[in-house]
Amino acid sequence: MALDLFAAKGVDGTTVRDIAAAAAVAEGSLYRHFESKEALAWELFAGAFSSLATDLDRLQAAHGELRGKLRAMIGYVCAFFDRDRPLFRYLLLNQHAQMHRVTPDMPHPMSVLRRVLAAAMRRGEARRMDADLAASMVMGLVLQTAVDLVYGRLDGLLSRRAEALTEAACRVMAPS
Amino acid sequence: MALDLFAAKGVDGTTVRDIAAAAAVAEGSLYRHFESKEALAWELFAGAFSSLATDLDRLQAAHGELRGKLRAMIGYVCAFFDRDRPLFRYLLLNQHAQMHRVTPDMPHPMSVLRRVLAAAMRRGEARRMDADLAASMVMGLVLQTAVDLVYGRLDGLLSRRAEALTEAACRVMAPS
Amino acid sequence: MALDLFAAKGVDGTTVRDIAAAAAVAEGSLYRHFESKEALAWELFAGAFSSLATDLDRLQAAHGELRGKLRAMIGYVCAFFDRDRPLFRYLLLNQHAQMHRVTPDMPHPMSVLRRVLAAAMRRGEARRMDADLAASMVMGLVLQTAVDLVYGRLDGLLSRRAEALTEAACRVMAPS
Amino acid sequence: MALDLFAAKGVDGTTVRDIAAAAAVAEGSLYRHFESKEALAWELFAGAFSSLATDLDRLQAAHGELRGKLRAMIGYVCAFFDRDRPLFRYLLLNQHAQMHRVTPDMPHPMSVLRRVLAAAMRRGEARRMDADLAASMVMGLVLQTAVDLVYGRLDGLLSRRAEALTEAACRVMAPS
DNA sequence: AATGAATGAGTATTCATTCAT
DNA sequence: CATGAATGAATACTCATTCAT
Repeated sequence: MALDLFAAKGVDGTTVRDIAAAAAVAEGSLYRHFESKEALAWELFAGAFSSLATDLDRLQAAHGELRGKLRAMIGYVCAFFDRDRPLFRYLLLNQHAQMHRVTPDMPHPMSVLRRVLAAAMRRGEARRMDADLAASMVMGLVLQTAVDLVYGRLDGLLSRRAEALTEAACRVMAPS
Repeated sequence: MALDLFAAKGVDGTTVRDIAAAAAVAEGSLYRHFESKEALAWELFAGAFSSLATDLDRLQAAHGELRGKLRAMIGYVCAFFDRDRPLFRYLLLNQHAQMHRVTPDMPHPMSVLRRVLAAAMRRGEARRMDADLAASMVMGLVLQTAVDLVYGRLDGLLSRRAEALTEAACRVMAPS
Repeated sequence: MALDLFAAKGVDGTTVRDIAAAAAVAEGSLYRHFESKEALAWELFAGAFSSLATDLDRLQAAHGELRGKLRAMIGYVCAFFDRDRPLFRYLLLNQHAQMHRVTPDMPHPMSVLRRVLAAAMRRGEARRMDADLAASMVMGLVLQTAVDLVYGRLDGLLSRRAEALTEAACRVMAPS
Repeated sequence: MALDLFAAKGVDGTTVRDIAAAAAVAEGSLYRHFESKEALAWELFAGAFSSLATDLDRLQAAHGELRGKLRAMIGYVCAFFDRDRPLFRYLLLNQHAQMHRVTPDMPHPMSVLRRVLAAAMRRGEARRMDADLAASMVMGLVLQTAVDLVYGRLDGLLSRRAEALTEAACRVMAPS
């Protein structure tokens, strides 16, 4: 509800009146559920953000080799995007506005990915390199593809590209 | 001037008064140069955005093989980021707010990259795949690394990673 | 309950929610007892105000001479202040907001005092002067002392000053 | 302007819209002159409050004996009341709301009066008593009379009572 | 009777834009 | 041309009151 508006027009560009209208409640009623518009924006962001991280962590743990872990995580992200595009779009657009509130103790998708890649390097399954840089690159492959779907430079479902993205990630990380 | 403010606080978060103060002119005087705050924001965005595209196009044309083209373009983007981080940050943060005004006839970094990759595929220098997807992936490698520098998950200069990013892009695009 | 809140933060500064919380009932339940917040404020005011007047009248009637009447009334006011400072404070602060609803037929402390002083003048126990002015002056002696206790310019109990206030009132009213 | 509204309806009861309408300017224009409604209320209060104290101090210094000092100060307060009743009324009604911001270093009418009375006691011109209590009583004589004029329990000008109030103050303070 | 969620009018304040000087 | 005071619509948020349960 509010999320679709936030995703479409940004938090600043969405008025409390808009949100109330979309939710078919009175403006004042929103404040029974959320302390402020900012708090609502953060709650939506932080919830999706950390549950994404948690889900990714569970998935990677269920697979043994790097390719399997990457395939599972990338497939999950693609499915998430296709299932709830406004929510994903909101996470994407609002990382800039909300990231400064993300504390180091919050589950973070980048940390999960970094850990997976660092472990694969130690096991010799991935080429040795800066794990943070590796995580940025692999994340970038996927997220920019999502962004370009949002902007219409690509069509259809992100899931259609899941295997190609996995393959690309594996190539980036391939040893030697 | 205005740009540093936009980069730091967003367009919505920057007041015309702020801009006027930073430029040491009166508020009203700004309107002699720009039709509105939005127009100023767009002008700054569009100028940097298309000159980036133009520069990238010139650079790729100066090199013969895919690796050379990618190295030149990625090196340029890294140097741009390191030279004028507020401007780059502004482009990054505001793509979401401004992209809907980008018309197909404007020079676009993604179009340049797409063309380079498509041509390389035709020449057999790159594996055959959806050129738009390829462009998204290569762009993602670089941009997400820039984003993570902005958020402090990586330190130092982006240029330090230029060669690693080029190598990764080549691996993603390598034939067979 | 509500009174302490009104005394501490003013009627406007006290929310119905505050009152309900202090009374440990639901907000809506208050409206079974009072027509409106304003009505509650008035009821509290008017009740204390007229019972003060009534009490003062009873006390003055129990004494024969002016000094005795004044001592009894002033002592009573002092004890009232010391016993229930929030209530007194509420009367003091809210006279300005509520006085316009005080009708001439309501018992009024000033009327009691005026009557006492006018009678004493007729009996020759008090110097002849405008009885309304006399009442204002005597009332002022006591009330401003209470105000200054509230503001911390004086310490301790008002009752400690009862005799001094009585003496001052008698001097103000002393014949010739 | 704003002051008449504040005096008539209280600060909380006066809207910024009212103030702007009374001043015949736009709502937003007020904020060029005052940081907030509260700041405006305080500025009006503090200005009048401390200039009253300053004026009283100058007046008392110009007279040698207690009666002269009291006559000058009381006469001044009466004239002030008669000249600008809304302002005086505002000081009276808003002492409760603003007094907590009055710092000890601000000129304060009560301090001036207290000092005058204490000095008179030391010179033997006034009976020995708690100077703070004395100040409260003398102040009360005058202020309650003003209050009762505001409420219509007395008519006409306060100045008409200046001599009677001075006489009463002298009697309260008379030695022996 | 009691509850407390829902209401929506009302508030102070901000800020892009205009225009008289 | 430049200025910056004035504008007033727009915004987030509050709170007295109502009413379905």
